Amino acid sequence: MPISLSISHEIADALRTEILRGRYREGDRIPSERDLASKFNASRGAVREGFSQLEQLGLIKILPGGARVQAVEDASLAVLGPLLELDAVPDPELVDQFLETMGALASLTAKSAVAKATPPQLVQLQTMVSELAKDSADFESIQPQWREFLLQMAGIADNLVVRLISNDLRSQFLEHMMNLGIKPELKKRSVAKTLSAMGASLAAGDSEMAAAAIQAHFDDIRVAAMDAIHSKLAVMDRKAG
Amino acid sequence: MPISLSISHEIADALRTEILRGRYREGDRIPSERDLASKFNASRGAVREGFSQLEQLGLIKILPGGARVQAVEDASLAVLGPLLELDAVPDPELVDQFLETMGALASLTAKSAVAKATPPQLVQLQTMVSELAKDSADFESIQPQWREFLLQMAGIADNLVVRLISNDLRSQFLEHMMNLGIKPELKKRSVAKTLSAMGASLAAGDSEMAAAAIQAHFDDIRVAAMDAIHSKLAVMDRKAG
DNA sequence: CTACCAAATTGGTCAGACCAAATAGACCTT
DNA sequence: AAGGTCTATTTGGTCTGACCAATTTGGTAG
Repeated sequence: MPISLSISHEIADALRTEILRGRYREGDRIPSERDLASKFNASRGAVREGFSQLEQLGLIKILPGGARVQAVEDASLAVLGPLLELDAVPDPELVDQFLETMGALASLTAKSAVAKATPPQLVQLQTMVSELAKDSADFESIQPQWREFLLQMAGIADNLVVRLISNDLRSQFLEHMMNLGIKPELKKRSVAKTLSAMGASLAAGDSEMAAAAIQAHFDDIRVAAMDAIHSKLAVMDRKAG
Repeated sequence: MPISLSISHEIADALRTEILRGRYREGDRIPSERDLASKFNASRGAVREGFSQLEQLGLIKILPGGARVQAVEDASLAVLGPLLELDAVPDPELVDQFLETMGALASLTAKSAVAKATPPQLVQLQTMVSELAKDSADFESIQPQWREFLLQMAGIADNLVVRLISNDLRSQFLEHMMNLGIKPELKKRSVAKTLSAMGASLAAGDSEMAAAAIQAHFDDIRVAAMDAIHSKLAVMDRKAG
């Protein structure tokens, strides 16, 4: 978290936020480089670099005559992070979609991992599951272990496409949620059930079962996250009202 | 396919290719802006804009003292396209991973779509399935209809996260495959089976079944695509040898 | 109202300059 | 010889001001 961004990044941030907030409509022309330069008390070069970033995000299309805004739906995945940070509390629906998607990818990862794992790798995964089952105290404290477990499976599955997607999603999303203090609380019984199923699938080398187990786990998280966000929203409403 | 890219884009392309080809290792410093400027017969500004793009891709990290190369695995999803275009024929494993991932997302989309669809929407989807089943002549000719069908479901599912991911994947991948003339040939029986299952799931409003049907469809595509690529590779080997 | 043409606007690029941070290398100390 | 320190160099970040080509705009003629 750099304290001082470069001017070009600042400009890009400001414009990005404006665009995502709907300040401009699709196809609209944003102010010229020269105008923005004077507005931000910067040089044209700095503005251009900012533009360059936004173009890479798929938020604008630069062409002679003016840079035009593109629809958020047609942008790059990298806009997700900024999109979530627009408001103090992220849009619940977006969070739900995120977790739904993350679940599908994690499920796929589990399936591939179990299918491709060597016997010793399977044993290692089983060990990790056991560890997780041991002190299933609260969700947050063993979060690192869960993460480790998922990473381990990702390493075995070795799917670059999923990894790249996860890079964007994770860095832009999970950390943001953590910062907000939104911590979903899972029911111990659900977690225990998931772990049990996961252990069984590992023992049997059943990739489909593993996929289902991880899927179920993320479904649990979705429900819990929705609870957490809505209560967060309720708290903020109370303060505001 | 623009005939003449701007210089800054050309520079970005050239550097991107070099990095993806492994010309530099992770952590390496790439030549300074001034050096590259003279090498490309361009101004520093142009090089900077190119750098800006690469930084957004997550391929380099710009900081005082020099720009350093980052690992491809930690880059943004947007590098997938360039990664595939490195060679005349894309890496089969990467293609497989791509389709595997795309299948998981499409499957999720189908599940959500069926779960969220209104009765008239379900009817419309069923109609589209019937149309697909009619002239299941060859895969390529009805490709647009399939695309339409998937888009329709995506519209109903209305998952922005999946959509953004698909934007990157589709634009960078499918068109590229098409250009290469790699067309997977599906067996009619498989397709018919998929469509039948899909129709049944729509009739019953069974989202899980729909998900499974789409999953199966993509698995078919994966197998066919692998055949297509390997035969393509064989042809090229013959020419080369 | 349309078609067309010229002026103003806009992005793309270049050159040269200054600053602050980081690096590298000479130098000194131990 | 090893380690630490200080300085000169390199590097990225930014600014100014300029020129070109393509687009947009607005007015004018039909």
